[in-house]
Amino acid sequence: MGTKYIKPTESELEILQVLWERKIASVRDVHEVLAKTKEAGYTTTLKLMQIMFEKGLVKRDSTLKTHFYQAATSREKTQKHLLGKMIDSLFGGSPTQLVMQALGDHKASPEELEEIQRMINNLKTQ
Amino acid sequence: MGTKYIKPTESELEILQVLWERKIASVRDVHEVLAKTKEAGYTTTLKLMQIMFEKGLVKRDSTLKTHFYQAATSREKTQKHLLGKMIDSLFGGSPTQLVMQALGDHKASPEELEEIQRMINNLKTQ
DNA sequence: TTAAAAATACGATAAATTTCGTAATCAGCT
DNA sequence: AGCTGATTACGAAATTTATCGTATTTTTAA
Repeated sequence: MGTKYIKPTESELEILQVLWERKIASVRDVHEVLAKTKEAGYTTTLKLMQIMFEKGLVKRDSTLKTHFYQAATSREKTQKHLLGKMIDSLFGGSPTQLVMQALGDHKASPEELEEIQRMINNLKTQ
Repeated sequence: MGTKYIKPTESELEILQVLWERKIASVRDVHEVLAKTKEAGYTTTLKLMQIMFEKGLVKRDSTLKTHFYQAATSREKTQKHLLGKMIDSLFGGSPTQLVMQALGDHKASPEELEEIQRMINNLKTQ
């Protein structure tokens, strides 16, 4: 029985983003990054990270006074889960629909398009 | 100033799915579809749809005793918004990353892959 | 050693979302 | 007209998420 997946809330996702980027960070580290784009008190970030710890979304080292946190799951795993949910709930279960929509709305550079093509060719010969 | 986009909650999204499918539906219609996969009372669905009406997420015809509802925005527009949000919050702003992830995790048929390739070729020659 | 600064813990509140019970309203029968 | 069943309206509770104030602990440095 695989451990039940816990869906992060939006605020939790913001924090995870920082942790994925930094690998490891204190509450203050995270808070300073968030404060650049968001209005929120330090203790709010602290509390959120404590709750994330209780939920098992992050791990932490509390041997020192300042605790250091890191994400408990990889960015890729989270992407996969949330993408799957979105495909189900918004694209009628069709990943192709999602891909087409993404390519249509959000412009990708020719290089990126090449990259995607290579990937598709790869998938086709398997 | 374009009308402000209202982000549907998860429950609201479930209801919108039904409305997009059926074009138009009563509360009971929607509820019967939801009841197949979800445990919830009739008045819960009713209340949600009433709130959605207040928010402007759905339109309704209340000339008859039984009101008939329809989605106020298209599936495509909603997909675009939520996809954009997900790209920002989870894929570092890169739609290509999202596409690659989607293609990697969720298998698409050869026909679908062809379709995506055609779309890419199309994009490249523009 | 003690005061100031910085960090955590914790409880409480606020806000948003979801759920449901009950009352009022309306249509269709008998 | 009066009863029955279905529907809407509405308020309130329950749940989840986000926010913050205050107390406590710990480190640092004067």
